[in-house]
Amino acid sequence: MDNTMKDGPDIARVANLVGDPARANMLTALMTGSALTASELAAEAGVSLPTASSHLAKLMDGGLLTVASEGRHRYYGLAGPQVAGMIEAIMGVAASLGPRRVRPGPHEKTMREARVCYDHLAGEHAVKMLDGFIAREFLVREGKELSLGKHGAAYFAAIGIDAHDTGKSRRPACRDCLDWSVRRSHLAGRLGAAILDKILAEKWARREKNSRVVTFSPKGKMEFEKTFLS
Amino acid sequence: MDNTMKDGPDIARVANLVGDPARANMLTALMTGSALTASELAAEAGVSLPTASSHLAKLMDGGLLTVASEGRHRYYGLAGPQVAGMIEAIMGVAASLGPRRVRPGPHEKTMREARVCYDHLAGEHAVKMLDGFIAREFLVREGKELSLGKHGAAYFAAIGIDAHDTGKSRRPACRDCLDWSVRRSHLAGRLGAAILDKILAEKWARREKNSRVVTFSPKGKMEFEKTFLS
DNA sequence: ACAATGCTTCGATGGAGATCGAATTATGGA
DNA sequence: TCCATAATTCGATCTCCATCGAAGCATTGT
Repeated sequence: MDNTMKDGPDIARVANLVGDPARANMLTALMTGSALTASELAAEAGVSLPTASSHLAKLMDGGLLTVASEGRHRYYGLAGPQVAGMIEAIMGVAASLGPRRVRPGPHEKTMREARVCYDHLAGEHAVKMLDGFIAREFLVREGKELSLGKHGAAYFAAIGIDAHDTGKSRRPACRDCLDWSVRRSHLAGRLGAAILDKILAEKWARREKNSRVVTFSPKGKMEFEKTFLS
Repeated sequence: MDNTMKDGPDIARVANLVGDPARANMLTALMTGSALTASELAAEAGVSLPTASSHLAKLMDGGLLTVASEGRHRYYGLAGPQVAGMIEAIMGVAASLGPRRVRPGPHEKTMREARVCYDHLAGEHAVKMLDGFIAREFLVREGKELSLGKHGAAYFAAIGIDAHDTGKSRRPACRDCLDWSVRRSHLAGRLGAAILDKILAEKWARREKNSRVVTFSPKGKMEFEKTFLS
């Protein structure tokens, strides 16, 4: 009755899962290796929570994701290295076909410099910032985790950020987040969010409407560098 | 205005191309490495010619295929090894998730034995047949091509198949076709088509309706073996 | 020149699924 | 116990696109 029977594994099924922009964004975000909650993935993908939940269910059903329930959070992660490898392969093809970007817009450049990644800052500025934090031992790497270094508490207190405000939440205080453009980590987690809050509150920069782009004012950029990079 | 901007290569675009069943079947068929015509791919995918043409245009536009116009045929092939690698990666994931087959139906087994591949026979029987032809020098391999061996003309004439009917057409007389299940070649091309015609005309086997499955009758199977394998 | 074959384009149709708001369930904290 | 937050389920809408028939173009062969 049903004609479309093919030999070979059901490649269309899995490719179709990756083929939706929202799901692709989620998977890309998970390529960092760390698991994310449904809310975070919804923000990453730029869709509402119900929509994200639906997509996550499909990805789970398709076997591309695993989930770990922890409290009232559900941490979704890639099902394994094989899945990650597949996504890298797809990325490779997409990149080599690459400059075929649909949006060659002005965003491309500005996004590289500074953009929002869920609730924290990403892009070149953010990468430099994290590098500086580690160089000055405000933060230290512990394997794939980040934690407060010996000079960290004093520093963050001095600039008005409570780095200890994090103990109760299950959300990690600091996470690193690898973005595709720079190939380097930047600071995520509660601390990263707090820093972005400060940047916006001080009006050193503003978010472009309906975009992830973060634009610094000339003066704001100086303040930012003085505060975080000097 | 448009919000869904993501960093990284446009993975969804290329995955979406592979995500359609018809296109996935085409790509799978092209994994043999040999280029196929639009008609052949339409048959492989189980769709009409216009539909196939539309898909091929999309795959071309997406950069996954190349095309070589040759006479009034257009031979479509994978754009390169990178694309093939990506498809293999997807196959790997799909297979490991594998026995999750949507159709666990009876087809699976019968398809392995004998099925139609465009216009010729595929499956275990077809593979054995080609093996026999080559062992008895009815056909010889020349690199990736097949051509008539020294005992071939007499043999095919004896069973009522004109193996020379092929000179004028540009379509290769014999091609080998690698199928996924058996991982071995079977006979395609004009000669392969003529043989399938004979099998059906003699009523040794019949095609299942709306399927690629070919079912041999008990007597027909004996005749088939006597004619082609003895 | 004319017919035949391979392929593409056009136009119309139908169905699948992505999306969101609202309601529901589950968990944690006061 | 009661509220707040995380996440899923439900229902409805709407857009996209796979599909095919018919017509159009291109190439080959007679």
